[in-house]
Amino acid sequence: MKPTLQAVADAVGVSRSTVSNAYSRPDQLSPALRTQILAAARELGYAGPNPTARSLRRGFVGAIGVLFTSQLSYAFTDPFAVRFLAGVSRAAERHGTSLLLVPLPDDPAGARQAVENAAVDGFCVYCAGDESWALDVIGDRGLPYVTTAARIGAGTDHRYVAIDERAAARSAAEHVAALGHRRVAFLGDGVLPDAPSGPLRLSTADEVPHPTTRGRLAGFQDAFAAVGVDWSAVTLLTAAGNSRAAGADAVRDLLADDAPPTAVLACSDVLALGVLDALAARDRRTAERHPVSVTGFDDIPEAAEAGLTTVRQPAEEKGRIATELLLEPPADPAAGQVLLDTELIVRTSTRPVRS
Amino acid sequence: MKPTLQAVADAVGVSRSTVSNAYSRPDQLSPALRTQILAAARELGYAGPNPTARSLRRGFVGAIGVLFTSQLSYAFTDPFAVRFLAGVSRAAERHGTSLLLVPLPDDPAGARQAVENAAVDGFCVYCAGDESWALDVIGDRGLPYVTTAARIGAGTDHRYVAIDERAAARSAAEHVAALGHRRVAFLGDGVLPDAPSGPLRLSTADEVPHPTTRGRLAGFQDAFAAVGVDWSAVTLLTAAGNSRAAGADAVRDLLADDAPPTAVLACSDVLALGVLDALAARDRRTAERHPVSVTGFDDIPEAAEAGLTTVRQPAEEKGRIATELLLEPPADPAAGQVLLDTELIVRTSTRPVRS
DNA sequence: TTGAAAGCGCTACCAG
DNA sequence: CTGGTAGCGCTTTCAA
Repeated sequence: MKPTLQAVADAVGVSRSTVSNAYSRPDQLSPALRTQILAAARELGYAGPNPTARSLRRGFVGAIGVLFTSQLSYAFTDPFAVRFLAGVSRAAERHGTSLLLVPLPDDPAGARQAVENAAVDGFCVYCAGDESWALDVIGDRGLPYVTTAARIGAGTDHRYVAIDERAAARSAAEHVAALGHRRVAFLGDGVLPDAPSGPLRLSTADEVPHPTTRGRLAGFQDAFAAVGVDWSAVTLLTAAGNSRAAGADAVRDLLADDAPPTAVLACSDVLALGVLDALAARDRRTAERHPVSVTGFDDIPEAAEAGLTTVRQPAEEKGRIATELLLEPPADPAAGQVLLDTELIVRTSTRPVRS
Repeated sequence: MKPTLQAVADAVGVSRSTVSNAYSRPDQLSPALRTQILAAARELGYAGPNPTARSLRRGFVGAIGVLFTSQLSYAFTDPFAVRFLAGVSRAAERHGTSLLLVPLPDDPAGARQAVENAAVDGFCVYCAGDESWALDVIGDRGLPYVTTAARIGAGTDHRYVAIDERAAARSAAEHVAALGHRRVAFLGDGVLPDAPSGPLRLSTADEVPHPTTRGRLAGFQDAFAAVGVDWSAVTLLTAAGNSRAAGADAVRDLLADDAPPTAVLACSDVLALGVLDALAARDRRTAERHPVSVTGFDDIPEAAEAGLTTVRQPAEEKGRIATELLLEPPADPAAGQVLLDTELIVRTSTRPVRS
């Protein structure tokens, strides 16, 4: 139906190679012939070589896959993920590479297939949970990949761009501890896979499966342990998702206590903003009696407006560097393992504890 | 190097077809054989059929292209575009379809090529300027597409999901006019392609090339013409981009006038927020002497916090419906032309003009 | 239930 | 500068 390269060749009376050259290697034929071929193509309604056939032949696609372990549509809901994507797309557009966003079905077999079937030259994996299965599939396919977290047990050639989660979290916790807070709560998303929203008991941060959350909780713990606050004395909260509403839900009951914590340290800004929402929803008397300091993580744009004290990590740069690492692998493997700086941004959501 | 389906077939001692069936049509061979084949594949490090080869053979890719006429990385900067993408991805993930985000180079020939080379089954075109060239290319390729604006001159089978830009804009302008405002300014992004940021003269809205902006300006004009304000009496402003900063830049000089407009109607929330920024940056005396009402367009999340009066259009639904229209074309062509409702959201940024 | 044959549409090599 | 040849890796009738 649709004309093929062959049809154009026949129409002009040349061979397929020549038509192919007209498109892909203009220097391989006379300008006149090329013009003639292109004209015939337009005539026939031939819109250029079939991309799939070309990719098969060339063994190269011109697209990289972007993998979010969570729901794809969720990625567009999370400001941090969106800024990460902005960075990815900036690097991609500089390289003329397309981005294939691959939605992963909930069932593991389907998710595996989705990764197997993606026609791409490599993957940029946004780590948001357990993605090791995906990395295995990608490895089996012989494709390169870059992640946003160091993969434990991976070789020195594993490329990633990450932050020191633990140290970053510690910086926030030290700030809060220095303000005198001792009765505190840590809030993370999905701290344990199936735990319901709210308080949770854990004997150590090591039990947390999600590496990012684990690192951050451990960092919080480090700082408070250093000032004599035992792990058993902190309230550990888990939210049912990384959203403002989930953050608010997770702390609501705790805030109604007679002696609520004087500070809540959250594993993301989105959760922290939810805590602020819950705080703002209290009646005036309770609010005055029990001021609560809050810290977040990421420093998304909304954090500034809300006056949220948080740990800034460069979202867009993370995406951009990850993509560059994928598209132009550094000769030196060490240069493929990037640790980005973080910075504690102190705003108004943290205040000295009332003595 | 990488094992192929053939290698697996050889290893097991069956034909390629059988291995193929093991992956694509499990019901076509005995479970025992299938298990054996899959085991051999794992053994050899075969990660399943090559997606590109499969696509070529099947004539189907399993991905749709998403086209932004502007910079791809810009799309992640615009809250409205992000929410649109969220809707697109929601529909795509329900269909198990991937999303190919295609960056378009600045030069027309390169952009054309990018569209020609995208390995997809169809396109979802986010209209943000002049995309007719892209629609032509897509049409030549014989691929289906959906746009976010009615294409003038297209047949009745052209699928789109849009809003009535003019009527929507009129609703905002009528509200402002009803508040008594008569000395007003209209602010759009790139009203004329090469005009510098700031005031601009135009004899009619019809001269604006960008259809969305044209429609909105015409709507503003409709409402004010109805209350006796002539087009020549309104200040027309153009911004150098759809960003907060560009919006602020565009109005800054005008606000320093002795008799600035009492209201600014912007073509997007982002621009309107920039106007609010510029307004907030004035000294107290000027601000008190010259209050300025502002309206936006889209109702992005930030608009609510800023108290911006705006016209709401359902961003996510727009993306979702567009994608569904592409993925499951309605039998009735009329059902493929969707006009979404808009709603005027009155907040605090518009007040009666001081008499 | 299995296998042989016939391409999908294109590009790269190499000889002319 | 041009054209023939030989696949890229897979799926799909169709016949056995």
